[in-house]
Amino acid sequence: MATPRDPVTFDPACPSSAMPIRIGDKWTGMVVRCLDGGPRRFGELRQTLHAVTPKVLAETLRAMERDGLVTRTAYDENPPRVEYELTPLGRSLIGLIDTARAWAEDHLPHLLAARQAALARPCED
Amino acid sequence: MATPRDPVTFDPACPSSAMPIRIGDKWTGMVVRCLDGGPRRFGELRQTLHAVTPKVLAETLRAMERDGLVTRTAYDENPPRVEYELTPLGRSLIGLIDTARAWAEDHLPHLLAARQAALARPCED
DNA sequence: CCGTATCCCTGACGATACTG
DNA sequence: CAGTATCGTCAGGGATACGG
Repeated sequence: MATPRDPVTFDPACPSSAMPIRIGDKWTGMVVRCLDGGPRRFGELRQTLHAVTPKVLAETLRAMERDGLVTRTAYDENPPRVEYELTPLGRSLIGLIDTARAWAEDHLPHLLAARQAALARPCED
Repeated sequence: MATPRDPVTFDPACPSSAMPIRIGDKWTGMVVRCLDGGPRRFGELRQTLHAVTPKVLAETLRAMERDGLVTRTAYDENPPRVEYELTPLGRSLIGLIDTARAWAEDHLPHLLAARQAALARPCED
């Protein structure tokens, strides 16, 4: 799991996908964490969330804008430049995400082990 | 949103469905909260979660059992009796759920208002 | 009472290609 | 650069009915 301000990109194959907690849709939580460090451009978000297609990222951002979690600012330049930034409401999710991350660090390995054990033991002798 | 030990049934139409946080699948969080008060039978869970079909509840419980969140105990009686109980791992989610509930009380109305405003203003003058 | 079996529908998600 | 358009897939979830 990448940490908030890591230059490291988010890995969609990371075990956090097994998290029993979801913030909004699949990418919402990661977008919040990307934007925690300040405003970001569409392309920057895409690079950080390297597995997300532009369509899905656009959908995610539009939904977040609708819910008042981010603001979208388009600068009338050429080439075009658009920046997304967390609103106070969006920032209010950070604490919750941190709590979820703390839970994951403490308990996710336990859950994963239980799941693995269940897979290895579908037919007990 | 019903409180954990309310005799009140969970209302699937309650605004918590708009929560940007999900614990596992749709019903997992509610099951955890139902079981917080102690072991419950399949039928008791169904009554509390009055909108869930037996198929979906069974799926949810099997997934939770696989992940080590609940234990299933079948008593060899007639009529049959089966009880579900939280494991320590399952109980560890309660704190996270409470945190999410606290976020909801503080911020969900805000989010809902933003969403409503966005609906009312798709075409600004 | 405690589930399972079927069927179906919708919405999330992704691949690919194209545009202002 | 910042998206949109189109198409397809797949799993979650529900209705209904039946079984041990």
